[in-house]
Amino acid sequence: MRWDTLDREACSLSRTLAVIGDRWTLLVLRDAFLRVRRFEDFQASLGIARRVLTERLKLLVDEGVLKKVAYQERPVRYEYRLTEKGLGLYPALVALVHWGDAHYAGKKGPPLLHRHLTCGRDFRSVMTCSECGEAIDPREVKPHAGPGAKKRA
Amino acid sequence: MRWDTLDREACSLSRTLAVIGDRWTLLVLRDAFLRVRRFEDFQASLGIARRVLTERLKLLVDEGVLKKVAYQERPVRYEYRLTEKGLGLYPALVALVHWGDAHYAGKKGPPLLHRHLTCGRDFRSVMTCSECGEAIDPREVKPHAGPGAKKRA
DNA sequence: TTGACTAAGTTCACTTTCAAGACTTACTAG
DNA sequence: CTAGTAAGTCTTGAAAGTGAACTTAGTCAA
Repeated sequence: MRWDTLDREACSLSRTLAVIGDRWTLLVLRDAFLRVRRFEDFQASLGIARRVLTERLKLLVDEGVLKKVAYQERPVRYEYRLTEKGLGLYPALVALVHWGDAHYAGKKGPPLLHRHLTCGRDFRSVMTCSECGEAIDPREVKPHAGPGAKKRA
Repeated sequence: MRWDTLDREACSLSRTLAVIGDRWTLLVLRDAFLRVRRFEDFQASLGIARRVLTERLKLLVDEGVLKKVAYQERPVRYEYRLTEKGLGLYPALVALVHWGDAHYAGKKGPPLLHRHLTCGRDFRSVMTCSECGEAIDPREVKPHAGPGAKKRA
């Protein structure tokens, strides 16, 4: 399999990675969630080649994860904002952050905490079942083919 | 920033990506969660260069995400199994899958469904707050510096 | 008018990583 | 001995990232 054919796989993870799996993209999204909006600020935060950042931002805009929003008119200037589709990546992103917290924060502890404004507390993400509300244990999950599965030849 | 300095960032996402952010790694983990275990089977499923697969598996083993378990002795042969640490990536992985389902499954629907054995139903992942149990809306989360944050210069 | 500045890219030469495939190693069985 | 199995290792060329400079399209002040 080639990386550039991921979008054609009958696999949702592959299709997701076709959009957000390139080097640096998840860190671009991290910044977007932290309210970084402008090209120069993404570039300053990440310190990556401008060409790479341009490409990453373009794909995210093309796929509707980010949108370009004019923040001034003369001259016209744009910033990049998360769309609803982009916001939908939050659970995945915060799960990755919290996994890093759990295993790599060391003695100092997590560099960043997430306060749930609804209850006022710093939280850990817990993945629960949409149907019964229980926390999900991966050993209690059985994958099975769905309607979009590839037909057997 | 160079990709090979991610592990030194005071950022949990960067630290996570230093381990699982390389091209193909998340698909290796997908397969591990789907009970693929042997080198040849990973290779057949992914169709990637054996050298790349070797490197990815090695880093995952070195970092304790996968472990090598002998499945026979003569000759000794190993398979790769998820550790507890590796299982901890399930929420992130399934969130990415479900994001792909939501946006790229098209008319056919998701290729793979996840049955929660505890309640017997196919589920969507819902991220909830460890403290109050409510579903998390990213707009209701405020990030703030934690104990491991980088000191200001 | 010119020059300086700002923001967002685009281009280039070089380095690193992936892709494709062949080859190697260490066995076992016939 | 040969053939087969499993898990790598090695090689060459293509693709992607790195680091930095340059370009474009404005605006504003002197």
